[in-house]
Amino acid sequence: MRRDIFQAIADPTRRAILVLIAVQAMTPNGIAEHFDITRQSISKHLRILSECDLLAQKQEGREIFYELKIEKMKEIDIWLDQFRKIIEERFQNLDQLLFTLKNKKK
Amino acid sequence: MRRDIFQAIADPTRRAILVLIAVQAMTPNGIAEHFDITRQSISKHLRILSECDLLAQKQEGREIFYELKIEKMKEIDIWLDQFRKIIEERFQNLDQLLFTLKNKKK
DNA sequence: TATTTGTGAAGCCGATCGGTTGCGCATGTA
DNA sequence: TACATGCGCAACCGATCGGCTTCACAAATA
Repeated sequence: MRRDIFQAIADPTRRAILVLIAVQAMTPNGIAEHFDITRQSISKHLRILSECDLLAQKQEGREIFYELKIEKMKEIDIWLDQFRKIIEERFQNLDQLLFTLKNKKK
Repeated sequence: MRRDIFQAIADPTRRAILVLIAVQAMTPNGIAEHFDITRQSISKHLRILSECDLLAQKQEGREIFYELKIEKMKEIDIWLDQFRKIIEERFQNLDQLLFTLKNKKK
C-alpha cells in the first residue's frame, strides 16, 4: 500500500491530529480525548501517518508519545511552488504588457 | 458527498491534472492524452475537481476547456501557515535561549 | 501475585474510490 | 441528411477507507 503525505492530509481527522501533535508530543489516549472516535481509530490514523514518515515517537513506560516531524510539511509547500511560479510568471507578463501599453500611449 | 481541496489533491492523477490545467485551459480529450486512463475517468476527476470549485470552464462548440482557478491553491497554503507559525515560535524560543546562555557566560 | 492501564493488531462492515464499459446527446462535417 | 466527434452520465466492480469491536500483551499498580 503506497502512501504519501497528500493522502495523509486528505482526512479531516488526520489533519486535526497533525495540528495537535505539531505543538507537542501526545499519547494516543491523549489525542483521542479531543475526538469523538475510539482510541483504536486514532491509533489507526497514527499508523497511517507513521507510514508516511510524518511522526516521531518516544516510548515512556507503557505510554507512547507521538509528535509531528513538522519539517515534513515542506513537501506540500514544495508542491505548491509550481503554482506560485505560474502566478509569478503571469504577474511578470502582465507587468510587461502594462509597460508596453504605457509606452505606446506616449 | 462532502468534498474539499485536500481530498481533491489526494489522488496523484488529479494532482497531475491540476498542474496541466494550471498553465492553460484544456479539453478532457486533450488532458486524457497525457494519461493511460480513459477519457471518462478524466472526466470523473474533472467533476470532482469542479465540485471543489477548483475549475473554470468555457464551452467552445462541442469542446469544453477546463482551467484551474489557481488562486484556490491558497487554501492549502493557509492551512500550512499554522505549521510555519509553530516553526517560527520555536525559532524565537531558541534564539531567546541562546541569548540567555550567552549572558550567563559573561 | 492479581488487576488495571496503555497500546497495537486483526477482523468486520458499510461507504467511497478510481477505474471500466456502454450509453445518450449535442455539435460539427461529408 | 447521414455520420463522426466530444462530451457527460449511469452502472458496474474490485480495492481501499474509516469507523467499530475484540483480543493479546507489556507495564504500572494494588
